[in-house]
Amino acid sequence: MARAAGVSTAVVSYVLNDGPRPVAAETRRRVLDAVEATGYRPDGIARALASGATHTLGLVLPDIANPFFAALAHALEDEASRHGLVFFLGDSAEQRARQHELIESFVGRRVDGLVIVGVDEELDLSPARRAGLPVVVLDRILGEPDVGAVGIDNRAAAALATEHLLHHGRRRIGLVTGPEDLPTAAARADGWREALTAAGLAPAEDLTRHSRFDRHGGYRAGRSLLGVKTPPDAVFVASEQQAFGLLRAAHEAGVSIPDDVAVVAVDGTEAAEYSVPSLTTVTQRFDELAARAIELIQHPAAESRTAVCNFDLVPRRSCGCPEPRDPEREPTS
Amino acid sequence: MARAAGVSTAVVSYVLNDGPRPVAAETRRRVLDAVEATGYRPDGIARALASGATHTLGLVLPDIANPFFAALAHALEDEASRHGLVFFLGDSAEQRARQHELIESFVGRRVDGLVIVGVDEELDLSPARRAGLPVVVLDRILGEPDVGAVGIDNRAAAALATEHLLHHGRRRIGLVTGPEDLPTAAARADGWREALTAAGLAPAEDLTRHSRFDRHGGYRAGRSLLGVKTPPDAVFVASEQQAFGLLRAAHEAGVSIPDDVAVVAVDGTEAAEYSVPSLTTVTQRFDELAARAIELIQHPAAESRTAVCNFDLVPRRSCGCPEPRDPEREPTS
DNA sequence: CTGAAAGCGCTTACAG
DNA sequence: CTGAAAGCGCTTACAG
Repeated sequence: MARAAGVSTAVVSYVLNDGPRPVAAETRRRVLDAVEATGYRPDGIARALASGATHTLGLVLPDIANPFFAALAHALEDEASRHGLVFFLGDSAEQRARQHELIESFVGRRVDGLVIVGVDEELDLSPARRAGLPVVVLDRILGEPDVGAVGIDNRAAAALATEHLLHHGRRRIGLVTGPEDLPTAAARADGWREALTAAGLAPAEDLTRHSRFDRHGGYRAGRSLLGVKTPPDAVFVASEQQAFGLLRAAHEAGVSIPDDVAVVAVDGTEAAEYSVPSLTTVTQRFDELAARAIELIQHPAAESRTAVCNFDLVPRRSCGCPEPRDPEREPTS
Repeated sequence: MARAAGVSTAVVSYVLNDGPRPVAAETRRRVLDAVEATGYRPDGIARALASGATHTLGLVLPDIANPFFAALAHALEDEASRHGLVFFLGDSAEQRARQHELIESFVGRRVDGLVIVGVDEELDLSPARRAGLPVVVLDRILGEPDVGAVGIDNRAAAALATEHLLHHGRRRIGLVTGPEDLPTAAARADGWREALTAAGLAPAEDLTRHSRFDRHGGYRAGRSLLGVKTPPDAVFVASEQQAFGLLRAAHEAGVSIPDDVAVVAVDGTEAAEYSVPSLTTVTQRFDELAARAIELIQHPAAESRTAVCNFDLVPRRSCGCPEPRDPEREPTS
């Protein structure tokens, strides 16, 4: 390539990278023409080795097939692409050992940073720390020092969801949340308690269920919760996937949602608009989560290592609100 | 590191890679000890530059937030990890331009191969071809020469689904499939026609709808199809996501599934078990698709460049079969 | 069995 | 403004 343009490789580099040295317009032309003519593409690996930056990030998720994480991945990929970054996809399959392998693998591949949703509170970041890599933990905020954290105020989100159930006149409000050892699950449970207490009600601890943050977990919890002698008249469900499982359990048990039991969940992927009944959710802003995550990776020295993102209550049918007539969905016949 | 062990870098390399030269047991010990002591991890980038292999693949999907593609990504990541490979995540957002950028980006990063689900039939693989990279096209099989292709027999899968509807005594069977220019959508439509014709029925072309392969597409198609003067008594839906949209449209229109209209779809993610009613699907075997894809990447010179995978009819409620009593789901109380 | 050295394809001070 | 050269951290023939 350099010879094709009759210049040194240094100049080719200067032209293609716009620096760090200036290049005469005439020379630049010649290089660009030669690039065009030869179809030359710089080798990203050599570039990475020489420059020290791979422009690559590692993404570690408990399960990419979980629609919530898939939505997160979608938003992250989109945001990363705006910055010329690309993600390695890591699916830890909810396993600590696999998660650790992924982190080591990504560090070994010299990523510029790591974005992680940990499988539980035991997150060993030592390989990243040794390499001096910026790390951002998503969704499940952990107490690690000098690690970026991006998420919503889980307690507030859960309280908002529970208050909405209260506004619908429900008083016997149950709880389905995630595993006890997950801070996110605990925080959402706390929000439920807080809203009830603020309303002068005693949280019915016999109406609480812990299960995995997936459909099957919600299904099991739903069967159990709806089968008690005096069932709840509403349930706050800590994740959308669990809520879908609970919807199914209710259907099988002949329990009508929302007539018998009103439901509000947290998360908010597109699927919530299409379930039967449609699911009222406190929706996380995936774009915002992604933007903050990339920001913290690129500016690890930022004043604050923590970004608390916004959320929105999106009323649909499962809480007792009318089925939304989405103008985009409704044919304007 | 080499100095820590008192050997040359060559020997360190031989030990860590088990070759290509033998190393004395005693020397090996010393190297391994030094690795342990210093916490040395080889630089993957330097290794890649020197060896020519990055052990990295590129994955290009139309939308990772679509549960079908997410399930595919999950299976691919799992299979890749067994081979010491890791995927770059590329989300083309259903856009040709973005798709092309991703392919160029991955080729520039010197991936060892590319796995792609194209957004449409216009798939420009020239950057990969120039680099001599093996490419596997998934799901939407295209007519490219010397490109690997992995998928199911779409016509047969659609015919199987339609036959099941016929077995339930349905005769007025509609069709919802994907965009006309997608071969996958066309093949599944052909299977529907074939099954009807084989049963001595004339495919009702006024009962066919084309829409995007997502929930909203299925919703629109469902509204339109269920709103005709003489609605169908069954619908074959070419994708699970569209089927969820149609389920919702039916619910809004007061049409009972399966009593008024029976539904069978193709794809089969876990979500089909939990919808209300549960969705009968012709399920693709994601593990098999993933295994064949990685195989074709690693052995591009294989006798056959095409792998046709198996599928299974999984009867659930939407076709009129009884709601499955899943032993894993059913508490054995 | 092991070491010295070239080479992978770039980037980046250093001279000029 | 441009070229010659070192260097990024490995792998791999080549000698010995």
